[in-house]
Parts: sequence; C-alpha cells; structure tokens
Amino acid sequence: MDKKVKVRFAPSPSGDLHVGNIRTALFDWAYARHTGGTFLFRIEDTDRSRVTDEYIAAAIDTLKWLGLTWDEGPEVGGANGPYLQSQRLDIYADWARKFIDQGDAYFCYCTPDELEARREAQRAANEAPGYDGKCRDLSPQEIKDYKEQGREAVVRMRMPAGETTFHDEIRGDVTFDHKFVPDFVLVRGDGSPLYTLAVAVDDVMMGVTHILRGEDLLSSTPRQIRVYQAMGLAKADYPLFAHLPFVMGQDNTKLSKRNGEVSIDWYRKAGYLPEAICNYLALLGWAPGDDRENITMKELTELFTIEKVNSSPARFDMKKLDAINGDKIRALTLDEFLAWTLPFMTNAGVISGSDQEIALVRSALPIIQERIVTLGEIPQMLKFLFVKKFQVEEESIPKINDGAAKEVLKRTLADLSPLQEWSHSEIEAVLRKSLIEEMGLKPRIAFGAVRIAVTGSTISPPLFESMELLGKTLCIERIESAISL
RNA sequence: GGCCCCGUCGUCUAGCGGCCUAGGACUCUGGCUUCUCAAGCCAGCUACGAGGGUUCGAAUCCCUUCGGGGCUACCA
Repeated sequence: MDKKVKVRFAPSPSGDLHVGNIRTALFDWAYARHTGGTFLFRIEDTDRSRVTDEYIAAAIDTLKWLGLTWDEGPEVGGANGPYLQSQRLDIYADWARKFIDQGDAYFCYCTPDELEARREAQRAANEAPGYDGKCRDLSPQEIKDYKEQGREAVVRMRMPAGETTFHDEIRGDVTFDHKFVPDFVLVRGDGSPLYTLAVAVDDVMMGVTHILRGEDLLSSTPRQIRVYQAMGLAKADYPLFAHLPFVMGQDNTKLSKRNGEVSIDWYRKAGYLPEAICNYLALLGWAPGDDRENITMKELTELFTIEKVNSSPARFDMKKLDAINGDKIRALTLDEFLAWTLPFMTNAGVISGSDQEIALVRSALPIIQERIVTLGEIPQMLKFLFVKKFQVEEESIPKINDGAAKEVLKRTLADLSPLQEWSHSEIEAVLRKSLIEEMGLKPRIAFGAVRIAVTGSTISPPLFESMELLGKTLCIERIESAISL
C-alpha cells in the first residue's frame, strides 16, 4: 500500500492527440505529480497499420508543449523500456507462449469469415455474440488437419466460467459475468500482439500502480485482469483502476472532428495557451471543491485527487475555453506575452522579425492584451502598424467619405501638424479641445472618423495610443490621403 | 438485442439527510462605464429526468422507469 505511485498515459496515436486524450493525460500527470509518484508515457502501437511515426512524434511534441513532462518514456528512457510496444514484440511473444503452455490460452484456427458468420447466427438467435469456444479443446488430429489446410492460428485467452469484480476508484465495484466476456484474442494470425495482451503485460512489467483511462475501456478490464492472473500476479499487486468520464461534443456524442475542433494542434495554432487548455480540461470531470476555477498547473498538482473526479460525462464548450484563455493572456507579463506573440506575427507575415519591429510590437502589446481571446487575433489587430501600403477597409470608406467626416479630418490634420510632442495624452488633449469642445461633436463620431483614417477600421486598439505608436509622419500621411479619398 | 456506465441551470460544476426558497463559473439578456472593440462592475433568466418508497426531514439513501453513452473486432 505504501508502494510508490506510478501512473501511465498510453495513447495509441492514430491521429493528432485530441481533447479527450489530453484530458486523460492531464489527469494521469496531475495524479502522478500530486502523489509524488512517477508519470510514465508509453506508445501503444501494436497496430502499425493505424499508428505512424509521424503521429508518435506529434504526440510527443504535443505533450511537451502542454508541459506534461514524463519521468519514463520515449526520449527520456527509463528502467522499464522500451516504451514503444512495437519494440517489445519478443516480450509479448514469450508471455503468449507461456499462457499456452499453462493452458490459459490456446490456438484458434477459425477464420474471420467463419467467426463473423457464427456471430451473425448468434445475433439472429438473440444470443450474446461472442466467441463460441469452438477451438478451446481441439484434438491433435484436428489441429493437424487445420494446419494442413494452411490455416493461420490466433492465440486466444481462455475465460473460465464465473465472474470478475473489480473496484473502480471512481465508480465503485463493477462486476462482469464471464458469459459476456468471451475468449478474446491475444495474438493475431500473423503473430503480432494485440492491445489485450500488450496493455496488461506492460502495466505489470512496468510497475504501473494506477490506471486512469477513458471510460470506453471499462468493459475491457475483466480481460486485462484475466491476463494478470495468467501472469501469476497476486491480486494485491493488481493496478488500481479509475475510469474517467468521457469528454463529449456539443451534440452529446463522443467528441470527434464532426462536432467541433478536437485536435490539440488546432488549438495550438489558433493561439490558445497550454495553461489555458489544461485549466479548462481539468474542469471537465473534475473540480477543486471550492469555487475556484482559474487554477495554475502547480495548483492542479496540489489539488488533484481521484476522489474529486466526476463519474458523469462532460460536454466540451469552446466558449468557456475562450474565456479562460482570455484570462490567462491577461495574466501574462509583458515579456511572456511578447514571446507568445512573435511567432504569430511572423507566421502571419505581418513582421519579418527585425529588432525594430519587435520593439514596436512590444510597445503595442499592453493596449491589446485585454482585447483578445486568442493569440491568433493579434496580427490582424496590429497590422495597421506595419503594413507597407495602407488601405482603409472597403466597408468603412463611406463613413469617412461624407462632408462632415472630411471636416473632422481636415481639422484634425490642421491641429496635429504643428504638434511637437507626439504622445497619446497630447494628441488626445488637442483633439478633444478642437473636435469635441470647439466643433461640438460627439466623441464617438469625431474619433470614429479619425480611427478609420488612421487604422483603416472601425475597430482598433485605443485610438490615441495607436496614433502615438504609429508615429506622427504616418498619421499625417494617412489623414491626408483619407481627406482626398 | 445483451452487458456495463451515467443522469443538478443551455454548458461545466458545488452539494455527500436538515446550513438548499439549491451556490459558483461560462453563455445569454439588460444596465453602468466608455474614443471603437474589449476588459471591468451591477442586475436578471434558467436546474435536482419521472414515479414510488425509507425518514420528523431527500438533490443527497433504496427500488422502478425513462433518457443518454460505451462495449459487444485478428481497433484501442
């Protein structure tokens, strides 16, 4: 019981890691860190037709980006490696052989077509479909005949009559009657292992103490336990199970590409901060217990316990993620904010990355920090400071094209031209006096026209600060060209 | 169909027999502030799936029912 906690995250990357995967990874990580245990990262690539090296590399990259660092696994190594199942084939083969020798498993010569036909018949007869045990006790002659027919054999685990009860840390005791857990395949006809074998073998051999994983694996747990038995593991040494509730899409079905963005990489490219993603995901199926919702990674590791994990599924809500991301962005220091911003500015082609440009971005950041939800919005917002050939956006041109607006712009030009000190407070003071007091205009009207002329849009960062950043020359230039539109 | 899991505001949740005429957050609506957009502040709408029990007392315990989801592969 005082065994040191070891938690594993073991995805099968058949695509980019998605929101659900990462929620699981986050809980695994948080629990390991909370208990001072080990976080193990393993790649389940027993089906190499679905898992590619690119996906594996992407999974590693995503986890690193999120800050979910692991103590054992790819790249960092560890005493229980390798951590790619495709590199552990001999281990699984040895265990499969042992299971057959012990009589726990047997060769099954049924072809997929035969199996499917029999399942169909079972369904038609309203019986539970599943392996019927045909090859459980073949005679040597039958085996010989099958071999002569050139049939491939899979290795199948024998499920004895009875039932399996295990304690789920989130759901309590769960019992499965073996009538509904048919003999299952451990090794394919081509000799490659299946998840059913590899997952149990690895968890045992790698010393995993807690299995926190998706609820979809709940019903495969009896099979896993069956393998533990065959491995000779004492019941007291079984890992503890905790099946996490699903993260679902808006339409109440399992989250997928069809009902919202699911790829973590998409969120990364859109300008969500890893800490925001983790904070939001942590709130899906877990709550700290008090009314706190904005929590740091450090607080998460301090507060996270399995007892506080919910048993019911949660819907993924991008609106709330947006809100949290905005909060996290506002909490950034200027230097942090700048570091996050620069790649977005250069990737968007708004800046090339010169020191001068970076300095300008830096001085502009404070006035947009509270105005954005994602980093991806920044280029559009600061573009007016960098564009080579400035243009007023099409739909705003009419608003500065009438007589009244022209008057405002002419007056602005006249009052600003002689200005010596080009500061936002000075600009504001001058314009308020002339446009608002002397011309008697509403601020909204007067400054709106100037805004369009200078930034090209009806929506912009605060006007006077923007003008200061733009510089006097460019401001005058833009106002002049607006007047002659 | 069978087996298993789940069921509090639109969404995420707090709640583990009396503190609940059910609290917080996001969304939404209205207002304040205001140079646009935001941010911020204030206010408001909206929930214990249903029916039976147990109990002095139930969102909290039990049963039934309805609803949702998962599994039912030589995927994981």
